[in-house]
Amino acid sequence: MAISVRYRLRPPKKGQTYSNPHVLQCRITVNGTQDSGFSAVWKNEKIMVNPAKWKCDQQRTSQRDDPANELIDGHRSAIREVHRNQVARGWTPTKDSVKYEFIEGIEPELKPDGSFYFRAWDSSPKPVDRRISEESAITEALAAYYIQFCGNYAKERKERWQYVQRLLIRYLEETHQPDLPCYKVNAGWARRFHAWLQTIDTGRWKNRKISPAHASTMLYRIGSVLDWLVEEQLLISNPINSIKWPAYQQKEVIFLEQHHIDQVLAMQVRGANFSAHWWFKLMMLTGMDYPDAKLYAQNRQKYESPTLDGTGVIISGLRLKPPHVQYDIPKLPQVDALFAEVTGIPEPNSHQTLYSYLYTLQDMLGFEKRITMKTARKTAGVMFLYAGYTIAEVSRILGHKSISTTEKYYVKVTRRIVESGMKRVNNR
DNA sequence: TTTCAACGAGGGCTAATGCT
DNA sequence: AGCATTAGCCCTCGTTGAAA
Repeated sequence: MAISVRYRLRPPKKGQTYSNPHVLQCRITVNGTQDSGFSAVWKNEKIMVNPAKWKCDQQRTSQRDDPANELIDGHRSAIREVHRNQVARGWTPTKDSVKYEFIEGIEPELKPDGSFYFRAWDSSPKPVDRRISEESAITEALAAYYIQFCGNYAKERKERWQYVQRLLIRYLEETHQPDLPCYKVNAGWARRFHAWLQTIDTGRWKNRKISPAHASTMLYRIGSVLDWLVEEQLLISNPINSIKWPAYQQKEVIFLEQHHIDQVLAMQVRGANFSAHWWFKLMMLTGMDYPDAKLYAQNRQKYESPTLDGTGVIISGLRLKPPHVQYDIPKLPQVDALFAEVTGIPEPNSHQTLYSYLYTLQDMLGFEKRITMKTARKTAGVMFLYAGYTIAEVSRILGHKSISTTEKYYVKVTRRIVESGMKRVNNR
């Protein structure tokens, strides 16, 4: 038989590891031509396997009674049947013809020269908003786009799109180019819009212009709209999707040193700032984002569980921010002390109150850099490293999906971290 | 079969203004 | 003065396809 059906774990992206369970990819080779692979979907479900148990040479998982093995067999025989049927029709199947008929469930059309036509792939009829065409104004297309794609999303997201729309309308008015049709948008126009955005007064902030990077995000949105029009076959190509727009500069990682931490914990703050100080301390000791910290404090039993040997407590949960990665935080004794000093929990601040307090905290510490909510989280990351946890462990504590994120944004490897590593190794 | 990097976008965070 | 609102900034992860 001139077809081979192989499976593999879908390769993880850079900086990521194999998740568990992990998606299986199917790869078919017909007459020596290999397909790049497609998700193995059987009975409307992706076939998932435990990557540690996946045996590539046997093409199955080593776990007994793993339902995935059965699904793989069904999937494979279905593909083989498609191939058999095509041969029976007198065709010479290709990797694409088999893949097409298997995935789409309809036969490809045989052209006189023996090649195939894949109607569902080549000219898929898609529902198009009839009000939009290449003649439509770019502002209308933008509106149609976010109405179609942001309808079910948060209000905030829609507002961001409307903000771009407002600025776009204003640009067209100020430069006297009413109703710019979509097909007239080109790279030069986009660059001029990008430059204009950086010069305007948005009316709200006196001393602040739109940064080049922020202007870029608006152009990316317009690019998304044009991509959509291309997808709907209203435009031939997107003239601005190859432009490289300036990006944000990465900020320096700022964190509090141990003596600052000690100072913060020892500080007696009374009055209106007590609550803000308390929440900052909680974030600094756990490394949680403010929304996560609030949830944890409000329902501690739900998040805490004892370690296996019963000597410690782990705080576990899912981060509120997508993709909701799990975190496991060793509960420090200082956290208990924190809850002991209050009855119940202090009223969570409006974030505005918390931020203005951080200026006060900065002054009290004599810290030369700006202290922000992120400083608390970064401090926690570095503190756990100093305490002897490895980067992999800190990554889990902070709820990062991959270690490279921790390295990139939170952790500067200093001599002190190496010293704490020496201590850990020597104690073995 | 494994490994690699650029890029786009979601949404929390920050820092202003506005309102009472 | 203090809380509410919101434009703008930043962190972070998923998508993507091909080379090693």
